[in-house]
Amino acid sequence: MGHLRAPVTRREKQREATYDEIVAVAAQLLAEGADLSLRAVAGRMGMTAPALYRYVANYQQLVDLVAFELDKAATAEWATAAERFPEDDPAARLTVACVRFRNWALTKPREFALVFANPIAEADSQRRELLTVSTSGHYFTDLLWQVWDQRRFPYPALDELDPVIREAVLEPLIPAKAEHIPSEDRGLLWIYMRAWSALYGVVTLESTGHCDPRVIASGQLFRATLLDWFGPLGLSEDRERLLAIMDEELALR
Amino acid sequence: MGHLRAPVTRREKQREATYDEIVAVAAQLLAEGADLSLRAVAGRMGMTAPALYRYVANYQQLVDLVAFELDKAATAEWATAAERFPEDDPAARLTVACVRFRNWALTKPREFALVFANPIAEADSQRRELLTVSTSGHYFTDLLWQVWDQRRFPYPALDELDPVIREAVLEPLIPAKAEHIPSEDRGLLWIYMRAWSALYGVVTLESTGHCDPRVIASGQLFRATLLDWFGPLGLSEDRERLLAIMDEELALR
DNA sequence: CAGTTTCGTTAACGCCGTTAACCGTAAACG
DNA sequence: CGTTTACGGTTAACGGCGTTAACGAAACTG
Repeated sequence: MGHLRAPVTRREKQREATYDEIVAVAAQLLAEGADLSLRAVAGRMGMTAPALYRYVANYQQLVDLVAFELDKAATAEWATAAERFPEDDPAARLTVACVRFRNWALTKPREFALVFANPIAEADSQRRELLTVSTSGHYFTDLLWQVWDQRRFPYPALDELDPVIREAVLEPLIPAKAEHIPSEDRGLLWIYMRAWSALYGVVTLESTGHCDPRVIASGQLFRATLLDWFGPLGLSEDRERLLAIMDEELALR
Repeated sequence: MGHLRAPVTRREKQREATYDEIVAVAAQLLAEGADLSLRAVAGRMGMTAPALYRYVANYQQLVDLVAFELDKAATAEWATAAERFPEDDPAARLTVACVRFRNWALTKPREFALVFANPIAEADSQRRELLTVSTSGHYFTDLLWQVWDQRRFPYPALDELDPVIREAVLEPLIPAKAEHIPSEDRGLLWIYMRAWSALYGVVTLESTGHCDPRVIASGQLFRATLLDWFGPLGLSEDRERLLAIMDEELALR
């Protein structure tokens, strides 16, 4: 990891600490139901708002910074929860992670909206880059890969894919830990995109509340959506076991 | 429709016109890429901001009002587009409407976010009510009903459903034109919820840009998602025909 | 015509993001 | 070591926001 050189001068350490405090304070603000604002963050740090411009170019960048860190923290949370199952049981881990993702989205809708529902303009290449290194994206891709490595479920060959999609899976722009996936297996990423789309869909629907609250409370819509993917991911044999894990995790909230 | 009595006094007509102008100006503002704000709307109407409080209790209510009308207008758009197929071909109409919905979401992401991605707080019963009468929701439910009426695809019986879901389909809170659906057929609404969740999911993913732009441009993710529903909706026989319609509509943007 | 309701105004408050000008001090340098 | 530079903060100010209060004119109502 010793990449380049880390001249940890006194100043740099100080600066790093300030960044951490910014994120911490912002997260705290969000958790309290307050709005995220430069002034509020600065105020709570005992600073004035213009000072924050030494760390962040504008408001949107503050949002992006906080979003990135929230995503990182949340992913770590799901990951450690998933670790109650051994490394050689990625199916169970994936199940846990998905449910934890949903539970997080439901308990922290504001944070979820910040990370996953805040619009990304086309031209805004800066933000696209941040998106590309999204921690949760890498985590889920990797889990899916592990499941495939074990179950060998079918995926489209490259020449079955639409040319544009083929390009997209060979040279992914989107968060995906895909470097270690050989190009002939990149069809897997199409499965990933489709599965992520489904997961993202229900969770967004539920988290934003565009849904009958009773349906959300029951968890049935989410459950059914996940269930649909057991087959394509070669998990049919584990159906009952995974369902039990799912319901157990669902019951936690 | 002559409900109660409509004493169309001069004042009431004036007031109605002002409401219309508010919505029109707001939509115009949004279309120009400007932010929606009370001051901007008022300004463009030649009024001062506090005057708007005679029409709207606060900013959120302006947003809700505009959202409702945008939804209404957009739905009318999809509906007329769908009418190029006859009434006795609801499958084709549904296909067109879905693609048009997506195209709308992609060309007007700001409007889409306003209507479909703006969070609805739990306690906020006022906004729930507005959601309940969502025009697009009614439209899609009705189309799905018509498809079922023709194809009789299978749906879960009431006693197969989770009790909470059973309650939710018998006494729907969510936008659904369901009064005319007999209670023994209400399992249909479960299909509706699941299908809507899938549609909402991809469209939101694409509209907010949390997705590889090339994948969006190709339309393949959306196409595949819709394709998955041909089977469950009893449309397998029409597969090729509907796919042709879909691709035709997709090519329009 | 008198009384009241409706619909608009102006003034003001407290937020917000953002910029400009300024300044002490810690680090870097000859 | 002393000088210079650059960093990390300040205050003041601008324009915009939602929102409230006090007020006035015009329109309806009896």
